[in-house]
Amino acid sequence: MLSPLAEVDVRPWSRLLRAVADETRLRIVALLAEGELCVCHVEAALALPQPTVSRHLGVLRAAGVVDARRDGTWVYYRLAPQPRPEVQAVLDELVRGFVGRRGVKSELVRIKKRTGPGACD
Amino acid sequence: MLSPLAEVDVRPWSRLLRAVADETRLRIVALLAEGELCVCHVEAALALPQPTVSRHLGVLRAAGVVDARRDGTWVYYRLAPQPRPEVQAVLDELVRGFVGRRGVKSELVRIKKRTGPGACD
DNA sequence: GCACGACATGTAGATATCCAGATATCCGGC
DNA sequence: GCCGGATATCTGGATATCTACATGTCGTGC
Repeated sequence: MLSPLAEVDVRPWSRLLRAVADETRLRIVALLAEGELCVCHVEAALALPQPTVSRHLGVLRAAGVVDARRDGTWVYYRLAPQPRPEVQAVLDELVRGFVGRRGVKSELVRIKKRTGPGACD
Repeated sequence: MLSPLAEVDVRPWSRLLRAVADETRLRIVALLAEGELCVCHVEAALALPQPTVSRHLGVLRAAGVVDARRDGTWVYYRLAPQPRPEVQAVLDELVRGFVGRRGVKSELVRIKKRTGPGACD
């Protein structure tokens, strides 16, 4: 026996939680809770430079929190369904803490409108 | 309007998630899910030096994840009830991901036994 | 009041993370 | 094949985090 509690592998949980613990990435999760968005939408919503958004999305994707779908020039991101139900439950509760609070949905609609339907410029 | 999504304050969530995202602190949460423990128990369970354990417990306490109760020489820690139900729900689901998995409970009992009932030496 | 044990805190070094700017890749249209 | 827009990756520097060791504090018993 190397170390007590070795049989409970917390590393996957740590990876997941570290991925969503960042403030910017939490905002991204809150946005994607309303539906899929392409990078430029997130960029506009958060008012951050594109490489920064892309990097954060990359971290979330590496952690399995989001999925990416390519549509021509654009890449659409959405919350990824979790294979492990315990993980899904945690993310569900986390998202529930954001969704329904005033601001998120309307702000998203506004940004989508401002940037045009299905496009980014 | 300073920044979109400003009305959704993710900072408290970020603080909470950063606190529990660390592997060692996740292990501590898993331990405390079974009941309160004093520092020396956690120290023995995780096989880490005392200052390290104390520091991690301090981080968890600062984030409101755990409460501390002093009993003579010993300080007992336990998972803190969360005033905000959304936060409680997330932590509940997180803990549920650990509890019931083989090893945690029996390991805890073993450590408590080995260190004696109510004492640490 | 002194000594000892349990716990907390200060300090320093190694490591990881975040951000901004420049650059690279990938795709669609010509 | 070339160009332009959308996205990804590389680079550097600033900042935060983790750990270990030493030291400080608090409470108990003599």
